[in-house]
Formats: sequence, C-alpha cells, structure tokens
Amino acid sequence: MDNLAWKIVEREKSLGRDLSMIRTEAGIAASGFVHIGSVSDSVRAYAVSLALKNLGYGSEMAQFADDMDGLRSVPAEIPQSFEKYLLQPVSLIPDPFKCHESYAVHMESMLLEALTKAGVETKLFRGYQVYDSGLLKQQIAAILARSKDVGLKIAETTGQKKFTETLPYFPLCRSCGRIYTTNALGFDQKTGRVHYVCKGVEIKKRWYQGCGYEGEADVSRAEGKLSWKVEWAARWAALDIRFEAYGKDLADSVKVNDWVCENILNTPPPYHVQYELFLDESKRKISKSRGVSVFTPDSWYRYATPQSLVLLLLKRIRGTRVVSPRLIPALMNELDRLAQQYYSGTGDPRRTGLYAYAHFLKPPNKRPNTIPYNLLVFLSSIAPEGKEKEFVVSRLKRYGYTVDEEALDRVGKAIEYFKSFGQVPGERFALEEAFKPAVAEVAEAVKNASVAEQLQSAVFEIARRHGLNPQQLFQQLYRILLGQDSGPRFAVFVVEDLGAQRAYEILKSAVA
RNA sequence: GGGCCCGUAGCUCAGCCAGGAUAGAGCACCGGGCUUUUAACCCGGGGGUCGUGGGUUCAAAUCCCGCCGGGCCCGCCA
Repeated sequence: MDNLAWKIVEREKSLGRDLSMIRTEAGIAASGFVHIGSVSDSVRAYAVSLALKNLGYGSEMAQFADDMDGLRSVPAEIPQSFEKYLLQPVSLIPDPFKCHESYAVHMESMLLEALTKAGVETKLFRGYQVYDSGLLKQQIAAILARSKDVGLKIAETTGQKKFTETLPYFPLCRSCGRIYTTNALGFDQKTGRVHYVCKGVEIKKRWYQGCGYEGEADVSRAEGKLSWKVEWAARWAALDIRFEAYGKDLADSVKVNDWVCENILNTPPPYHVQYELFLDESKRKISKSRGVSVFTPDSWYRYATPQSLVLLLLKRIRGTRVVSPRLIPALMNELDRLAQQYYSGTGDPRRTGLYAYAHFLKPPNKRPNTIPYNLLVFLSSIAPEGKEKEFVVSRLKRYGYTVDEEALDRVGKAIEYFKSFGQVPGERFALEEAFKPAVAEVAEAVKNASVAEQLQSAVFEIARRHGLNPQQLFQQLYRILLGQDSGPRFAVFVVEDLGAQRAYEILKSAVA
C-alpha cells in the first residue's frame, strides 16, 4: 500500500498537480447483490487513501454508486414480477424488500453496511444525485460536442461501433421510463439538450422494443446518463480523482476513458491498478446476478471478523483470487499471528504493517483475545446440539481462557462455521514407530483414568521413561485423537470430553 | 479472434516497475531451554536449480524474446 501511495504521489508531483487532496475512487454497482469483489474495490481504495494520508498528504475516498444504471436482469432472490422494471434506472425502481426508498438504495446500503463494519469511511456520491445536480454537465457537454471523435476512438479500441452512430449518452425515456432503449441522435450546445428516439435495444441476446417516444433530455439533470465508455472520464475530471483501480473485465473501458479524460477533458486520468477478478469455488467470475451462490461480505462476517476479510483483500492484490469459506480458518489464524507480532513490537515491519492496514491503521489498543479459531471449531464439533455456545464456553473456561465479549463473538462465529462447513481438515498422519510403545502405555493409563491431573502427570512420566520429549509425545497423541498437532489440555480433554473409554479405543487401534 | 494474470522454502506470501553483494518474512520442520502446554513462550538451526531455454549486461528473481504449466477476461452488455 505504502509503495503504491508513493508511486501515486510521484506521478502527481511530475504532473504538477495540487497535493493537498489526492482523492481515490471506488464504484459500487447498485443493480445486484453485494459480493466479495464489490467490497474489494472499496477496501483497497480506502487503504490507498490511508496510505496517502500516512505519507502526509490529504486524501479521501469517493464511493460512487452507479444507480442510474438500468436493471438488466432480475436476480434470483428478487420476485420475478420485477421483470416489469427491466431497463429502468435502479434508483427509480421500488425496493423489493420495502425497507429502503429504492432498489438502488437497498443494494447500496448492503455494501455500505458491510464497509462500515469493516471500518471503511467513505464519501458517498449517488449517480442519480450527481446527474440531477448538474455536477457533470460541463464534462458531458464537452464529450458530446466531440462525439464523432469519441465514437471512432471507442470503435478503434474496443471494436464497439455503436457510438459512431449514436451519442455515448443514454437518455431516460420520458414515456416508458427505460434507459437503454433510447438512441441519442443529437446534442444542442446552447440548450444543453440531447435529442433522442426510443427505438429499442438488444441486451443479453434479447430484444427490447422501444416505445417510439421522441423527445429531449437535459444533460444537467438526471434525465439520462453517459455510457460507461466515457462516464468514468467525466467523473474523474469533475471529482478530481487521482487513483482508481479496476477489475480486468473492464480493461477496455478504462482505456477509452483514459483517452477521453486526457484528450477531450484535458485532464490527466487517475493512476490505475488493474486487478484480477475474484472467482468462486467453481472458478468462475463472481457475478452479482447469480444470486444465492454468491458469497457475500455478510456471510463472511457470520463466520469470521471483518478484519480477516480485509486481510484477504489487502495481502495480495496481484493474481486471481478464489474466494471460498475454506479460507476463513487460515485467515483468522494469520490475523492472530500478525497480532502477536504487532503487539510484541518485534515483528517484521512488513507484517506488522499488514496488521495495521487490516485494521485500517486503527488497530485495537491492546492485543485482542485470540483464542485459536481452530480450537473453537473443534469444540463446536464435539458440542451437544442446541447447547453449543454453553458447551464451548464451559470448556474454554476449564482450559483456562478468559471468555470476554470478544471471545464470545468469536465462539459464535466458529459455531456457525462448523455448522456450515464442518471441521477444519487436518493432515493425514501415520504414527511413528518410535512412539508406539509410549503411546501404548498412555492408552493403558487412559483406560483407568478418572482424575485428569493424575493422567496429565502420567503422560509426562511415560515420556521421560521412554526418553521422549513430552512435547513430542503430546503432539503424537493430539494427532491420533484430533488429527491436529496440538489441542486442549490433554488429560482434561480425555477425561471430560472425549471419554476415557473412547480415547482408550482410539489409542489402542493406533498402536495395533 | 484479441488481451491479462500467476509460477520464489513444505504452506501463505514479500522482493520484480527504477538490475547489484550470502534471495527474505510468517507458519511448518529440526535442535535446545522452560521439571505438567492456553492450539504457550524464549533461543538457535536446516531448507529455495527464483517454472524453463536463450538474449542484453561487468552484474538478472528483477530487463527482452521463446517455451512449459496453472488460471482468467473481452468479442459490439454495462
């Protein structure tokens, strides 16, 4: 992050621009459900913004909601009756869940809540309001005045010929309320109005017949929007954006927008980073419209802390990321290890820096209570159904952990994780010959064990008698019983949780 | 048809853009300490042909070209 911020600053210096406010931007699509990819954009832009501040420059992140976009398909969770709103701007469609003022605001707030939980602070711009306030009107006018050049450039870089015939602007049809069915045919510089005819459009292999209405749209009002091919450029210039990352599926659009920004609006485009997309477990691009299969930030928060998600998004920007709930335990563990290094004050600066950024540079004052996540998941797995929380907490207390608010929250998450995904898989294991005699003796000791402390001592005794390092013997035992390298205090666990008889059987079969 | 990303230690990743000395970190592993461990702690150690072949250079993980392996995006939708 710091490195990226430094590059941005160097570029701004060489461009001779004002350094007192270096604004970054992230977009939110408001047309479908929020997924991990949608937060990544904001999380990363915010981190860059913080890094800029850290270097001593003013910075803020602009969050731009694309709520003038038309609804192009009805997501699975939305009633099919919403078909009737297809191609209307999502900011003008009612909220299917009836809790927000519009479809767009509902979707936006899902993302904003997820970001707030993670600690991201944004300055929100809603597309509808931005268009309606006329904020972009100069840029729109400049682009439409040179629509010929723009259309040719789009055809050249993307092969899309459409805008050699129509203007790169979609008027909102005053008659039928749809936004992509219109063809913008002319622009009057004096009145700032676009002349259009509602002809129809083909989207996703489906033809939508226009209503035939012919009229004019005022570019200083929310009566239409720019095509994506040029809209970014207008935003960048109007909002003075200096950094914006983008997913590689939009690479061509960015090329065109950069050109427009530079050559039509006479503004150097923002510094970019292209990142790879997020894939789901089936290795396909995560899509907003595919519905329930989408792994959302909220579902992540059910199983893990927001910071673990931030860590995932910040630790590596390059390369494709397959997002899977299976990543959760590893990330929780990694965050705990980072915490250890951060608070001990001796860690590698790169690692402690990552920890700080996972908390957006506001890490907790004192080291958080990091009860190992895998332990919690394991305890959940042996907990009686319906009483998981009480059970896990009682065991934790017995093992000597402090169970505070924070720990309780984590316990809840781990229980959810176990319910959804099962035990964290351990590695396959074969008992080493050298340990067999000792393990056999432990088995006998376990058989008759009723007092935990005695058993615990017996294990140490056996280890010494066999000339083994107790630590190693314990490790073998944990591997046999749990499939993990370590575990809760051995004797307590055997006597009170697993049951002496059952433990005996498992150990016995391991040395057979 | 056009384009992009990844390949560095067992694992997760830095380093590459602006080429320099024995290539780093965490975890794991090994050894030692702590006379019984909270899935702890402390000290030390081993471990990498930097995917591969060539080129440029006094010098290449780093720059250029080819190849292999893994994966993705775009193709007139935004």
